[in-house]
Amino acid sequence: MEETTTTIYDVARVAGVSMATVSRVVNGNTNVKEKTKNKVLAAIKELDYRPNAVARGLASKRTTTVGVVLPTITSSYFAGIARGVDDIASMYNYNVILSNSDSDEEKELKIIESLLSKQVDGIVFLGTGLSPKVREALAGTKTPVILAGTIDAERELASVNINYTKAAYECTDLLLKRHKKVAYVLGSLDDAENADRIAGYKQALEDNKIKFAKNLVFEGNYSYENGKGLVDKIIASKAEAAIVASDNTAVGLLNALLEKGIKLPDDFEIISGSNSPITMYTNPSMSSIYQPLYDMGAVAMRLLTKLMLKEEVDEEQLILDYEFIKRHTTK
Amino acid sequence: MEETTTTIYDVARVAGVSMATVSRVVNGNTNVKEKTKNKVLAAIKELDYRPNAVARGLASKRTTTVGVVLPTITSSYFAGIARGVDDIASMYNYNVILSNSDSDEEKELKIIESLLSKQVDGIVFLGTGLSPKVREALAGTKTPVILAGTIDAERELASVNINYTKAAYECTDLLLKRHKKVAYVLGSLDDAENADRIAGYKQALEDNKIKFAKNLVFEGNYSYENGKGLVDKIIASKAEAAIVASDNTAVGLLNALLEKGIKLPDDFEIISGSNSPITMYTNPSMSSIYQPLYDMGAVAMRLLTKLMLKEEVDEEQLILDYEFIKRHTTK
DNA sequence: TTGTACGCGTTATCAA
DNA sequence: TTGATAACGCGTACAA
Repeated sequence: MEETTTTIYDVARVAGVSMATVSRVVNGNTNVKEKTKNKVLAAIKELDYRPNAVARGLASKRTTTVGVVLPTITSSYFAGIARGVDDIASMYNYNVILSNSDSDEEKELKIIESLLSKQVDGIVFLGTGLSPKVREALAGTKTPVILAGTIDAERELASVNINYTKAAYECTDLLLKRHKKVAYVLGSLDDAENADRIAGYKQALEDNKIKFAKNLVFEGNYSYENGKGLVDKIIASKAEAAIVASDNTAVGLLNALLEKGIKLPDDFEIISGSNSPITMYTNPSMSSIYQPLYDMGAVAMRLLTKLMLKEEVDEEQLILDYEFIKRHTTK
Repeated sequence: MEETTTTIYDVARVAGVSMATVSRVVNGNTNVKEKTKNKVLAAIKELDYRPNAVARGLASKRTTTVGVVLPTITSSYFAGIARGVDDIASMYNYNVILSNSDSDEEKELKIIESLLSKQVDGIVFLGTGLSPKVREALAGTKTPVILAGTIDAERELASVNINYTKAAYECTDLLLKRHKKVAYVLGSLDDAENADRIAGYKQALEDNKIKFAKNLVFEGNYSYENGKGLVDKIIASKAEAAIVASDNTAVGLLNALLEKGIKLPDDFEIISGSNSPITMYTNPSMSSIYQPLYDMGAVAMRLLTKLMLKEEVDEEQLILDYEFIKRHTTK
């Protein structure tokens, strides 16, 4: 029961050395005689001494804390990335300050401000899109920053992503082998990530000599309800298949189609965008693009450690491999 | 582009006042003349000054940071609670250090140690069970601690939960109206939460004059695969219905039953334990106990703010209401 | 190999 | 209403 905080001075006194020596022992400095070291260690144990990371942070200007800002941790997509970040962070002895932004620009800015005032050593930013203001806030600091699962249209900030354009191309191409009308359901086209997707979609259309039809592109909000509500429009569009960026939306659409008596994959095909667990649980199970969420987070955090330690980094724009997982909403 | 950090001294110099005055303005102390205040504010804006929270933390012994330790953020259950915590935390201007423990005792202890060294003002602990050592680590600190969705068998640590015993009783009772053999699938019985569940289960059996059968209780690990793998044993047990604490496990069981050609709810009934989104997405959709995850987190964090500010608290063991949501895996 | 002394950027106490 | 000045607990030259 720690009545009053025990400091490095208390340890020094008990061990009969100076506080500098205690500091050396605590920080693993090798220039300490074995015998002295043991005395210090004993004193530390006896007093149940625990270094004060705040004081340490002030003196060393390093907090061993990184900030993670993301739309919401309740999304399996962002949670997957966050988990990867945290594992690598803790491996390198960093703590993670996690903050939910709801993709709200003001919240994002406020969080970034707060993280910087807490003197985090680095920031991992996940968003649905990257507004100019947020981009500026992120780019205008000395604190290392890395985007994960988030595209910087300027391609300047360090980032870890998959190639959304290529993935969209591949899915579209696959479905165009069997259908003329393939719908694409995604988030706001203002977000670079979705712009990339549409670029791949259009390229595939072109390569398959099919004209782009605007009414086959559906901008949404990634929610289950979004998918449910889309079913009539999808049917009206005469689409025979759909690529749906959000798994939740895909499941909503799937269930709504099933309710209408439309059979998958015979009457309609769906490919969803991020292979979260629910894609396996649906009936029929959902064909999906597997994004290595955990790895994206892990790689991002690993890269961030290098940036924080000012190590040489040859490439700051990392692209990880995705994979098409065939299940039962495609033939 | 902040070349060198600008401190409170810089602001004082530019504003032509002492640093003490700047500190007062920054901290909203009212004893500052309006005119002086404006000068300071102008200087702050001009220099783009941002208070250093680390220095502030050292001087004030408050970090406005709380720690959250949970098994894994990729679980929608814990993510739901964590989201509630974060919202209230940010409302009260706290940041949240989030750490995944994988329910591993050693990791839990290490995280707690790390949080304490970071001088967090409080800790929210979520676990699957609470080991004696962890309990001791939590109880033996002056830092306020609160459990969320986690039972302290000693009923001493502050906590926010639902009444698992009552919920289990209600579900069991409901199913016993139609069946003689009701299975219960949950996590380790060593965890207080599951002990509570079984207590309710047994009470309901007793009230319905049905003998407890050990082979109807299945201890598992909350995973989807757990549910899938259980199907043969469940069938062998002759159970006609099951209560499944974990939604993932419930869905696994559901899908495995469907594959065997067993129809729900006609041939078998299931009630799952935490009403995560997937319970709505399955086919048939899953009847479930709704646990107010977000509220549990929010209430826990609210209570924690009171503990941290040493406000009067009349009750530290909070119980929130759950709800039975009838969908299509029960009649 | 060890110790002294200063600085990190605030808060807070005490005078003025 | 304002200003000096002493903590806060530690890292780290620099000296010994």
